[in-house]
Amino acid sequence: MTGLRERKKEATRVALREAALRLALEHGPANVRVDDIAEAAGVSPRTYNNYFSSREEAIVAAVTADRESRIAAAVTERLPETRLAAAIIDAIAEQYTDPGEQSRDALLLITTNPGLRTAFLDAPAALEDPLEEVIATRIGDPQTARVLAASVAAAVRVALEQWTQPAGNGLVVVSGSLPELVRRMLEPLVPALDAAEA
Amino acid sequence: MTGLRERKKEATRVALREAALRLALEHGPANVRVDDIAEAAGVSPRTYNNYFSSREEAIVAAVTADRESRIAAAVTERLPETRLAAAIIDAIAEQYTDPGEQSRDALLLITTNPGLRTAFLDAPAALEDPLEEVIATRIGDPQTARVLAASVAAAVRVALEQWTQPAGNGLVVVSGSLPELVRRMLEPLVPALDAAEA
DNA sequence: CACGAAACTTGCGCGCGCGCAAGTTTGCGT
DNA sequence: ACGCAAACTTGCGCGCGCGCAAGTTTCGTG
Repeated sequence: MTGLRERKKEATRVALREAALRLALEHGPANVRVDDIAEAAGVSPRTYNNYFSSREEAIVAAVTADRESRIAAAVTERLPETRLAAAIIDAIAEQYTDPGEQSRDALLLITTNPGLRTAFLDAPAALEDPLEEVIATRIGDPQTARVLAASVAAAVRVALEQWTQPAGNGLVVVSGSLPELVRRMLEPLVPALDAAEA
Repeated sequence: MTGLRERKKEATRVALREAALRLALEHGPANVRVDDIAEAAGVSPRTYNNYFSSREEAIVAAVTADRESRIAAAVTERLPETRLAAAIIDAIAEQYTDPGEQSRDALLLITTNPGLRTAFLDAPAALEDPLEEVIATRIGDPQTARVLAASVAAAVRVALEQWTQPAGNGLVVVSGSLPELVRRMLEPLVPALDAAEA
């Protein structure tokens, strides 16, 4: 049951992040103040900061939505019938499949602007808590669960880092699709996940 | 050979962080503005932000010094004759042994104040780059090295988190010395490090 | 030694993040 | 239906973070 309170709250959250993305695409990220976003969403600037703790956060939230919580749900879903490592890797890779379409130019915007890129790379940190919980249900020790969850989140961040970098240096370009990149970066952690599960 | 330039730079860096810590201990962290720190160190407030990117950073730097780079050095030192996992764990645990004495009250200050605590927990992120480099010399794939370095840094952060929390909840208290806690948190990653080395 | 490039410092100004206290809205029990 | 408590919004003010451009110091080179 969702009360009026929660519905309104979610509405302004959505309004804020969509306004943020639209304005950033129209005028460029540098030319958008939080006052503009707040005004476009019909709330006070102060309220903006009750929802998002930085100017960039709303913009990346528009493209990220609530991916982190969906990942946790996806892991829980496959857990009963799968090994821990496979469940985690598949679930994460799935949630990072290209939604393509409208978010293409948004992602270009993010990878271009340094501030947005940083906010984008910080997003997977939100994986830690839900992942810890779901890992803890599988293995005994909650402390081990915490470490593994943090490591998985870190690996995802590294994957996004690589994917974001246009290379440009003199070394090998990673390229490939994001889901495959995520899988490759999570691979080194498989032995640790297996060992914890045994 | 160290030029005058670098010596001066290091001098003001030290002056800033020591002033920051002293003032924070004297008046409480909330009652210290960066203007105060800058003035006490004899530089302009603007210069402060050329050295530290937040008000808290200087304070934790006073107690952390350059622990991260020393860790990297310590790992390199034992690498030839030891397995990767052991080298990393021993080196990190060593660098987190209690320097006791004067930094006792400083650490209490940090764990008390939420802002300082956050800055303190962010510190091990600086491990990633040097660790990646040293791991990459041991194993082939630089991407795997990156992931493992990030995971180790994450595990260290988790250890500091636990150590910082006064528990207070209803669950098991971790307690024990910090080096032992660090070892325990790094243990789950050993299989991953072993597998990468093989 | 002289001098030009490079590194570093500093004042200025703008926008952000957030604590606080007052006002407004929603929810819930009676 | 009423009213109170809890949740949420908002204006205000302070300090911070940082880009920019001008001034100052250090470094290498002829």
